[in-house]
Amino acid sequence: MTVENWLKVLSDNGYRLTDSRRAVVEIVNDSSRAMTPLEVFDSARSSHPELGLVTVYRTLEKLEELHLIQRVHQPAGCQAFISARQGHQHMLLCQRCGQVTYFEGDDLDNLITNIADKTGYSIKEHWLQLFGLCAKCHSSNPNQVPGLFHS
Amino acid sequence: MTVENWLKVLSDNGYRLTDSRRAVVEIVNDSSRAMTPLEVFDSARSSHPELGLVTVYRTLEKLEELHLIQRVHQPAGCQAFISARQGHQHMLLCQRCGQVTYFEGDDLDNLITNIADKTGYSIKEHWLQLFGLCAKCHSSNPNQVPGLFHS
DNA sequence: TCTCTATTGAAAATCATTTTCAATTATAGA
DNA sequence: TCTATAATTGAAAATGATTTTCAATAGAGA
Ligand SMILES: [Mn+2]
Ligand SMILES: [Mn+2]
Ligand SMILES: [Zn+2]
Ligand SMILES: [Zn+2]
Repeated sequence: MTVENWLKVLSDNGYRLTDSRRAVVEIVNDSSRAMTPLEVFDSARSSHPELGLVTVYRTLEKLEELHLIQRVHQPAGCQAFISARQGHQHMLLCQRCGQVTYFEGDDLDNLITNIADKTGYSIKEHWLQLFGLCAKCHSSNPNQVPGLFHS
Repeated sequence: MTVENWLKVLSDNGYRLTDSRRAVVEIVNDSSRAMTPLEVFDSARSSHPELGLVTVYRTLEKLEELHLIQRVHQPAGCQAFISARQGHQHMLLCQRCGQVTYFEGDDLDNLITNIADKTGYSIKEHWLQLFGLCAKCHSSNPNQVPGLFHS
């Protein structure tokens, strides 16, 4: 989804298009890493110095509500957001550079049926996330201890 | 693991056994739901009224460090802790009552190999969590909208 | 252009968590 | 058992993140 798509969704849902929102949308839409509100703020201020952190929070809230972005849970914290994909998707996160790569084609049906049988639960949803090193980070220094995450 | 086991681990690691710690350990060890520091505090105070919330935070911190408990990530928040299992385990959470059930025997090797090939990532870890209704909650009212979680 | 109301950023408020600190207490050793 | 000592405690203060308040501003439809 492009910046223009996001702006159209905001507009179609009755939200006004302002410079502040455009600045936030441009940064978040473009990022392949999950960003915290403060990171978005710092980055967006280079093109829009009068932007307030409060507006970043408010814009991220709306983008999340419209399913344009989603919160990313990581060992080091769960405040960061990344551009969302449509439908059921999972992500793969680089423990060194933070790069997020979506993948599909997970086949958990057997696993889920088994667990449902064993436990008696009726299973409605699942979360699957993979962590590792992206090709670039892996080749640059495969043994370095990751710095982005604890534990 | 019993309360006594946990206390022994604390003691073996040079931590003193105090009434405050015992109160926290008893509550958390016994719970089959993930509990926030405030929930632990409220619950532990019935048997130990002079307990401070700070001590709950400090005790949970030590229990986590010793791998006796682990943080649980949920759509509604990521501040709750539950008794941990040894080794690689995953959990299944009831969206109505919060009950946590561990399961093993996930077979993600094929999936992970596929994704590694497709993406070029070197995959080190994974998170898998299932959400649904436990047998009890499902039979009592299978269609009710879950109240514990948002989104 | 004009009007109306959503949106803005600053400041204040709130909420969760951490730090500080002086008093207390668990525990190792005498 | 008694003592010395350092770990631990809870209250209060500090911090940090997020939310609310509010008066000024500015999109967007008429
Ligand atoms: Mn899936
Ligand atoms: Mn697994
Ligand atoms: Zn990387
Ligand atoms: Zn249940």
